[in-house]
Amino acid sequence: MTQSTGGGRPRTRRVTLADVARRAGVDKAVVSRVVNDDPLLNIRPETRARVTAALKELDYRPNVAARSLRTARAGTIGLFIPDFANPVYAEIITGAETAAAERGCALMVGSSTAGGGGAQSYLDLLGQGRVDGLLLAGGTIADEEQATLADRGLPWLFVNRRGPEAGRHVILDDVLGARMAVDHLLDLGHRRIAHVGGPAGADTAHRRRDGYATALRRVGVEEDPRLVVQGSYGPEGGAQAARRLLDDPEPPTALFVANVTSAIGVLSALRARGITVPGEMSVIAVHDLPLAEHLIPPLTTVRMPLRALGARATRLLLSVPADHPVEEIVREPIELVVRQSTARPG
Amino acid sequence: MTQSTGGGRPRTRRVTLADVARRAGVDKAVVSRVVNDDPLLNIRPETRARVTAALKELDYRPNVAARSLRTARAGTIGLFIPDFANPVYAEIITGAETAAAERGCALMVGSSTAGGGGAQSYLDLLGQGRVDGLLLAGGTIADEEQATLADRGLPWLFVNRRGPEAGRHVILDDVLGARMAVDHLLDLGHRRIAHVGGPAGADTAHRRRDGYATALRRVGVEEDPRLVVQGSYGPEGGAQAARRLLDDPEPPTALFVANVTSAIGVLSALRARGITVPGEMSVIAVHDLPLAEHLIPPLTTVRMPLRALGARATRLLLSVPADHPVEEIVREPIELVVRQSTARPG
DNA sequence: CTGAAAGCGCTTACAG
DNA sequence: CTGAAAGCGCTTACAG
Repeated sequence: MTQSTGGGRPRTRRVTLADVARRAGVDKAVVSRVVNDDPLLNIRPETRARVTAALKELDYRPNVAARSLRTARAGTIGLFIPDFANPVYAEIITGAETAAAERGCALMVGSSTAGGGGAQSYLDLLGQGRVDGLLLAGGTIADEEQATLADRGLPWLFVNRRGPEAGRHVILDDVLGARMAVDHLLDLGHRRIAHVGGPAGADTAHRRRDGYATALRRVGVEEDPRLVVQGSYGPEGGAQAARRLLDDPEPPTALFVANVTSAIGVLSALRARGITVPGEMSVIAVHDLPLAEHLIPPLTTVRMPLRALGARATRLLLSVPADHPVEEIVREPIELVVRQSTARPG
Repeated sequence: MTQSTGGGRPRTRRVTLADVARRAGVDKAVVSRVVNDDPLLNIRPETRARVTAALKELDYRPNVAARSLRTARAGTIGLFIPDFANPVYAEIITGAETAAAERGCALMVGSSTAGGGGAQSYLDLLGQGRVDGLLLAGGTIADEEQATLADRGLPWLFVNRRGPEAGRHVILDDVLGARMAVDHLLDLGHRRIAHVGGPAGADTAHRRRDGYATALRRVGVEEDPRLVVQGSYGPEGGAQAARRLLDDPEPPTALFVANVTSAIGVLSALRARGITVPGEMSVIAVHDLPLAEHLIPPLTTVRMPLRALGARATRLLLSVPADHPVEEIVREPIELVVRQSTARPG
């Protein structure tokens, strides 16, 4: 039907199973089984050789639409992230891409904000059979949407956040990561340690704040509510939070920042106020990115296993039935990366 | 066939056109035409109402696999970027997502590096009919691969880079952007201006270097080859390049950096050497990101219309036949964003 | 104004 | 050991 493009140049017609079968002198069912490595196929070596040769000569590639229609599987999973500009998600994507490729699956990455569709768009993907499962990283999702997801009977998983209720998520040990950061400050001798937290709705922000509180409690330091300021996961929120903390009559000597992106703003705000780091203020943040080493001063961070998170989530999505609960904390090591933004209190 | 998931919970069977047709008491051909807004369809209002109602009641969603198989169109375009961690691409993605959604198209974003597949993976996408067209942003592609792309007769486009030969690309006016940056430094009175360039293979790096040379030539400043250093599009490459320039017996008074990410490293290297910005050295970079404002000092940049680039590329991909040449420079305004990293020479 | 039918390219039980 | 056939869910000329 479509022998040529609109532009006129003849398009090489798609090679189908039937073409290969004709060339190899077998039925297309045989070719299909060869292509899919059917273990039940008992084929004479010379026949297989003919098929393999024809496959190669014609450069056959299965039509995914036909295959999906027949098998009711798309061979694709979707990953939705709130923002492509946040490099933290880049690591998760990389992990997911690798794991999906291992399983012969394509990964479709989308952002929940852009594209106009918003929250509805990924539900559509599932409904249309475009993907076999959905990974939802960050962002927010209404209870109603979650119910719809469950109804469809297709697998989906929250990544790096817990859902409003049901247990289908895989997360990192943010409590531990936060504790490691605060412990580092405590070990250096700091006692008046403030927390530049994440945004109100974020599940990770909540858990990191928990870790902060736990670490202080363990050494008998009483938490001062004035020292906990809600920020955002961006530079601007970090800068605002830092300015607020500096206005305190009894300012802290160290800051535990919930996110490295936020720390960029924290450092710039401190600098604007003429406060030296780490001389007058120590700063540590969650997540290690390549740029952390090039901030001024080079930033001490806690490196979280983001890539492992993406990979693990993908594997669970592809292996655990849609109606089974999944509540996993990725246990890959969390690492303290000491650079030059932390020191003993002046 | 698949009435229940592996886990046992009954899955609500997919609603098909036949289901809707039965409920509305019409043929499925009619439903199909209603769903697709067939302008040739002449239908009695009450019939249409029945169909519309059935559609809604059953929450019908067309199966994309069946539709693709029938129409030989995937309704999806692919966008390949070299690295998800580079926020510059985030802007391009956002533009592409929006434009694709406008056309009722899904966007499949992938990275050419990860996933193991490498350069071959997007060729597979085309071959399998998974996408109707391909946007290739950055990265490198062999001549042979380009030939394969052309053979397939499917549309593809280089984004933000030109191909090895044939004219199928949409790019920004990097020459102008670079000239604007260097002109700003010249206007401030600088004459010994160095260039921290991009990586050797990058087409954008080449064009920005051209703009640098042109700007100098225009005011009669002779270019000193020692002041042009090849970097990378990352902090580390920027830091190395900056150190090299500082070792020059006759160091520059200003740096034009090919990329904002690279500039992060430049600023950190200058600081490590105790050189003040902008007091002893002015710094300006291409691309404006939110973090530019929070660098130390806040970085003067040239903002390029990256989002418009993504959108324009998507629209061209979907409208220009595969065998027509496309060579477009996006003409949206380029903007100089003056912050605190540039000043008159000390 | 609406319906019947063919067919897109696969996979998979089943027959021989 | 290999082939014939049915059918996944759509769309689209065509018939009436």
